[in-house]
Amino acid sequence: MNIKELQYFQRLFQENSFTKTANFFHVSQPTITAAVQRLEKELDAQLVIRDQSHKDLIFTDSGKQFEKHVEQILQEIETAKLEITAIKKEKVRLGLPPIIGGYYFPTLSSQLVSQDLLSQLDTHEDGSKLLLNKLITGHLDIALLGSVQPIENDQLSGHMLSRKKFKIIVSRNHPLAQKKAVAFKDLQREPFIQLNERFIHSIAFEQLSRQNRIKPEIIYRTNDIQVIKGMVANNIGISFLTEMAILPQDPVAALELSDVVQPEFMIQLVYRSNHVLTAVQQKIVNLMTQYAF
Amino acid sequence: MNIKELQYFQRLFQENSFTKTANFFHVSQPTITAAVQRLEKELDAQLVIRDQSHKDLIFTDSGKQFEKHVEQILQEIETAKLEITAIKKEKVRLGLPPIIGGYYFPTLSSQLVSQDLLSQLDTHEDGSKLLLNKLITGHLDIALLGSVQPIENDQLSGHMLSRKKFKIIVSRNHPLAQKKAVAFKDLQREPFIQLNERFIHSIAFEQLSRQNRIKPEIIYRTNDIQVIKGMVANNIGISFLTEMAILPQDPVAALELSDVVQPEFMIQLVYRSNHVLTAVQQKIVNLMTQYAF
DNA sequence: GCGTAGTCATAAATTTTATTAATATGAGAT
DNA sequence: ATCTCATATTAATAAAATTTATGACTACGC
Repeated sequence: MNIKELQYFQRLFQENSFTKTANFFHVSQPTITAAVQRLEKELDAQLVIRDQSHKDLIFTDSGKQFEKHVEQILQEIETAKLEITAIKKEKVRLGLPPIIGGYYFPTLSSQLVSQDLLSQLDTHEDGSKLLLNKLITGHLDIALLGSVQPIENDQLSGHMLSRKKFKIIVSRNHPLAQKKAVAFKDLQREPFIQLNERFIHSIAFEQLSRQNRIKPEIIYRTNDIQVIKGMVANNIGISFLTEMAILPQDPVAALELSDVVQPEFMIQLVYRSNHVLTAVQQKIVNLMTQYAF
Repeated sequence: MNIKELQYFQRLFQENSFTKTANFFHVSQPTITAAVQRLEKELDAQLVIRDQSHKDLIFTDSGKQFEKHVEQILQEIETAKLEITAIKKEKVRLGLPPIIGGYYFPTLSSQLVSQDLLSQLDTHEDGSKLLLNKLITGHLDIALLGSVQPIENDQLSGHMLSRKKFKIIVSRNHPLAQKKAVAFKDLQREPFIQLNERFIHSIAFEQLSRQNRIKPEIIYRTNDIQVIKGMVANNIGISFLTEMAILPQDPVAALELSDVVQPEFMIQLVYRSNHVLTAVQQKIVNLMTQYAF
């Protein structure tokens, strides 16, 4: 069994035609016939039913099942190649969602510089979902991910770096600005300016709404935190942000949530569980777990 | 790239010797050398550092990383072959833990017989952990699993078939035998006879103990439910069992737990998410989800 | 119905790839 | 220095994949 045969088979499954598959790979049609026959012989099972009144190829149960495995195998090879390319370049591909890239990661970077590690990093900003996908497919070595729950995935290993609270920000002129804390259910009538759905803030907000059985109105959504802070400062509405993203110099007041049960913003360092950390990667992981805050 | 090369490489990784690897596969030593060189060429990366004062082979970072992928790939092929063998035999390999095999499954079997499906089943009794492993490695097609939490695994798909309560059984002479329900925390001083650690009962028991901050004494553990019922009937202690395993004719009294939050015994039908259900398997899945109770 | 086009299988020839036997190289041990 | 052990190299050979040419079958248009 060789990889080329598997590629032929996969393509045959997609194309449903020996001839088209052969053209795709710029080989002759009997090449495909022979490759599939070899697979059938090795697996001792018929994979495709040819002819069958000649309209269409039909894949047997074995063939359908085998194709799933082939997909996995080819994916695994793809991942391997990507990882090896990255190792050769001696670059560590680190994924970051924008909030972590903007607020958490900079605090780590002086440490990274002092150990001369920052220059080896190739950072990729993206949404959490896409980052997870890139990790699994070998497009990233490590990612810092924000989430509301610890990441549970058999294919991934994670270290919890930090747990941050979510806070409410209001204009300094807002009646709530004098308070230190507020219960989420008391925000029922407040107009919210929110980060959009790609941020886990919306999951945490959803969770708080559900458990308090209220549905505060969201009057505006954006993916730009500066815009949110500006609108809140001008008292157009209030917002819900992880404390990490709220800086002392921001022209807004931040209140804690007094809810006993409340979601947390978790920052985790994640990599494929069968990823082998290189020496540099290990240094980065050590530094991050050590200097986590 | 072909599978044989990957096998050679994997073995080389384990043996740390070209010569031994060659002997293992009954091929000449240059065969291994050439195969590894082909891999290195295709991946455009050095995988092994040879010689190096001749003591030992050293695998590069790329080599170590690649080996992990090779393991996955060979595992996937193994799984594929096992699945295809099962498809050819037209047998559906169903895994069951003993409790489900003894108490839940029999209630389904008349349905299975009426659709002439029972004869196509190959049932395998085993512990839940092992069953999961067998599913993933392709040794089983479908499993009925008992658990305290819904199974969350990217590689598996599941259908919830049934949720059962856990109950307390006591001797008919026991003071509690007159009651209908009891709070777990009131069982602090009772001696328990328990199923052993391989059963999820121990997880549920642990959970109840933790949330009630008590630690009832377990005076005996066994994996035989009949033994437990016998000992309870003779008032040697009380026990904690899923209601599913308690039959009307059992010479014991069963009490509900009055705890508001309490674990449930969940029965789920599980299969690999990239498993292709054959027509027969689909019938079985339909029947089970339909006649679940 | 008959010819034509499209699809896949088969067979023999050819090319490519994997394996072997023989030998070289290099390092540590004696 | 020479022997031993482990891997690399080379040329010859065996094995496997691919191609070209062709055949068998079917669907479709006329």
